[in-house]
Amino acid sequence: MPLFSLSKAEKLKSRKAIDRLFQKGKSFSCYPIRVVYYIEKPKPQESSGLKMTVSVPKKTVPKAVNRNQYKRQVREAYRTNKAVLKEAIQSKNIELQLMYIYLSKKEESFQQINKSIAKSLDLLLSKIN
RNA sequence: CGAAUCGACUGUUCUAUCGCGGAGUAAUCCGAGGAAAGUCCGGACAACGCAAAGCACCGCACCAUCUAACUGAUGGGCUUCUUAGGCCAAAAUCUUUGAAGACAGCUAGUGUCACAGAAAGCUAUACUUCUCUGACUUGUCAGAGUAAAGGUGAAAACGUGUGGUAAGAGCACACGAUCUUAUAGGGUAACCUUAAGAAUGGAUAAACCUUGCGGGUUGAAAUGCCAUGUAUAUUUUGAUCUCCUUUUGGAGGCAGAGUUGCUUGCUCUGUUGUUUGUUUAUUCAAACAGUCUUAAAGGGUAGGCAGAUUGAACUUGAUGGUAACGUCAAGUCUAGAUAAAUGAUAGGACUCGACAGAAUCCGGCUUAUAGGUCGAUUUUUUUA
RNA sequence: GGAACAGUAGCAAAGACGGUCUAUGCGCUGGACUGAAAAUCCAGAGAUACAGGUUCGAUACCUGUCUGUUCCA
Repeated sequence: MPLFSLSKAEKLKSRKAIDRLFQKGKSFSCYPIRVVYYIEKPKPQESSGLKMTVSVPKKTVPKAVNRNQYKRQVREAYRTNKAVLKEAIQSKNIELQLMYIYLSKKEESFQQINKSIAKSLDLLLSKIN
């Protein structure tokens, strides 16, 4: 699998898994992003190890165009930075499930989003270890 | 030339790298809008066995055409307002410019019309007037006539003028309005022209309602199939009857369900056994189980495929029609996701980019919209 | 995606189903009481979501926007 891709297999899709994520998962925030994560172990068969999804609340961002825009930017930033976690997950044989929630009510620059995503991934790495 | 308003059309773009959804073995190709929005109308499509009748309910409402259909569009008619002109004492009628109209029926019935006013609706009423008659205290009273003038109100019992009269009044006449009737003429029709007549009988139907026409209900969270999984379990309401017959069948009744909110009709499901007591008798009764069914409280799944994108489709040309739109020919395949696909970085171009993101699909309407192009109207200044 | 309903002072919440503008409570402003304040009493201001239409007259009737709530596997 290429290093900088983000295909369907790496997205969290099941409704049950998302329900479990919110019930059992832990969370922290680094503005303008809030991260909810859950460590599933041992890793299920045919899993890539990392699963993520993005959410932008309809209450804070009322227009669909803007919601799509923010989701794409978060996804893009995650795609470019996620290589940090790859090794740790494969060595420990776990599946990490992530939910990113966009908190800000107005538009943030891509540099800002990129920075906070990188920071959150560093934090996650330290928590796994 | 500038400005304003209205209408129609359009709705940034190029290169490289990394990445996303779909098709394909692969190379590669395709990948949001004019409104994708609001869900306001109309269809297609699907399910409810058929979609039956009546009532209720809802919608529409000048006419014709277009259309799959429409609360849509096009053309026409009428009414109202408006521009200019003509006539004139003035209004209306007439010609003309532009705009608007939920534009069937208050001359079918019922209701309502606050305050003010004499009176707010049927052939009314008389506050201040006006006129006549009578009385006398000579400017008041009584009786009668009248509704023109005043006053009230959003609205006052056809409008304006003339005659008439004691004073007045459609009482009469002229012009006009409204309605009814006649069909004489024109028009597919709405309607227009014409003739005759009159109990001139406000406003309101976006008040109830009446008339005509239309509508079965529910919407892709519809619906069909496959897979996984649980509880063929628990409590509870009711039915389990009669006749015919060779039968596992038929007819009726009963219980329940469905069909549209109700009724009728129609359709479907169940109506089967065992045991005990009793009796001349599978005669009667009871209990239990089974089947169908009502309700309660629970348990499980929430994955995949179809529906789903080739269509009342789009482009170009020809052609019929005033137009909406139709017909013919040739060519094209143009998102199809399912926690849901279009982004980031770097570098350019220009007028420096508005409103805004498909979710079954079409035809409209409504609302949002920077800039640009074209057309129409109004108007300022300058020149001739 | 589809459907139903609502919007009245700063907040809550009535009546009025077309008649000239509306009760009440909490809150706000001013005054009285007090040495000062609280409580109490008196007085006052302030509203029919927005835009258009029907009507003599609309909070109510009709149409279109905006906002909010609820329901449907």
